[in-house]
Amino acid sequence: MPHTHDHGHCIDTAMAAARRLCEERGARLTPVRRRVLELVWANHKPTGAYELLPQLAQDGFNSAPPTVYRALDFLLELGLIHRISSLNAFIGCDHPGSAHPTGFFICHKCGEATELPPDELSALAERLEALLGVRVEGETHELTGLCSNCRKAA
Amino acid sequence: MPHTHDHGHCIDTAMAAARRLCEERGARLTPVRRRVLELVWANHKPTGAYELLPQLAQDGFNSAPPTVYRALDFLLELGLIHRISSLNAFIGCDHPGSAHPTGFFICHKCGEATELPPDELSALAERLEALLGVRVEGETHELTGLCSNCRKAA
DNA sequence: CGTAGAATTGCTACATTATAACCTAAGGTG
DNA sequence: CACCTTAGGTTATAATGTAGCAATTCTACG
Repeated sequence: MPHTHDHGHCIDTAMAAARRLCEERGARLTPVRRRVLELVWANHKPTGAYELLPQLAQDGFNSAPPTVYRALDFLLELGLIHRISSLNAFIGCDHPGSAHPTGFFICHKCGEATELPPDELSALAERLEALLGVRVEGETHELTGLCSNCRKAA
Repeated sequence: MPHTHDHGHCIDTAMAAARRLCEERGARLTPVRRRVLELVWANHKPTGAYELLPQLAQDGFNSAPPTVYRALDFLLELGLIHRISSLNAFIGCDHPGSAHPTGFFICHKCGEATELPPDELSALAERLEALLGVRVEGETHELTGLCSNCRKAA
């Protein structure tokens, strides 16, 4: 997806969604939280918590780990970002607000992550509930491989 | 699954599979590696690397982190165990040897993890390849919720 | 055999990721 | 304003994972 879209639009949409969600829930989108969200949205690649520290410092924010993790926890809680555990990294959510199962495809060539279609994940979860007799309450799906752009390039 | 099966059998099967695989590939199932595999298989719950250290020490093995991680890496490589990244933990593989996509369901009540049916995961991967135009090369699926035993108990 | 090369382990130090605990400041509400 | 709740600052430390190099063990091959 590199350079194939107007990324400013992605950021704007994300920030607007964040403002709306916070308003709805009576939560405060403080400067640190807003900035962290912007930084996570700076591109479509998963971002590590410690990568954010120097960037926050540059903006004059406090930049000790707890500050970043608190902001990230807040954003996770509201569903504005997701955590990619296999990378210890975070990425913006494409459609925050609506509860949905999440998963990502991460290209090992360009590093970009794409959110997986929730429908497919729900379908899987339902099948598994039926097959295994379990109740699914949370799910993480992290696929890797070559994205369509990188496939074309190769 | 607690107390509902002869777990000794699970361990025996796993160890036999390990011996067979190592023989096939000309790899060495050394004492540390064997012991680490046994410990991971001690139950059906994901085990952290650092939990293994004291247990290895008790058996007279070296117990510095690199020792454990090297053994774990070896076992991962051979597909004898899997890593659960959302828990930073490891768990024995149900059917090592055959290449298969893997995923787990982890019960948040009893802590036990069950391997997901590979067929379902393959089906998802194929659909996603078609939908997104990507090539899937690796996948991690980590679901949480209530397992069937714990559901009955509740 | 015996010795060269590869694989394995021991060991120390360190890197990376994440959290605890406690205090201060800011905002919201009566 | 006075209170309370939430957010942020700060220090220290926990938890997880690796680098790098020396010493040993194994294996293959002459």
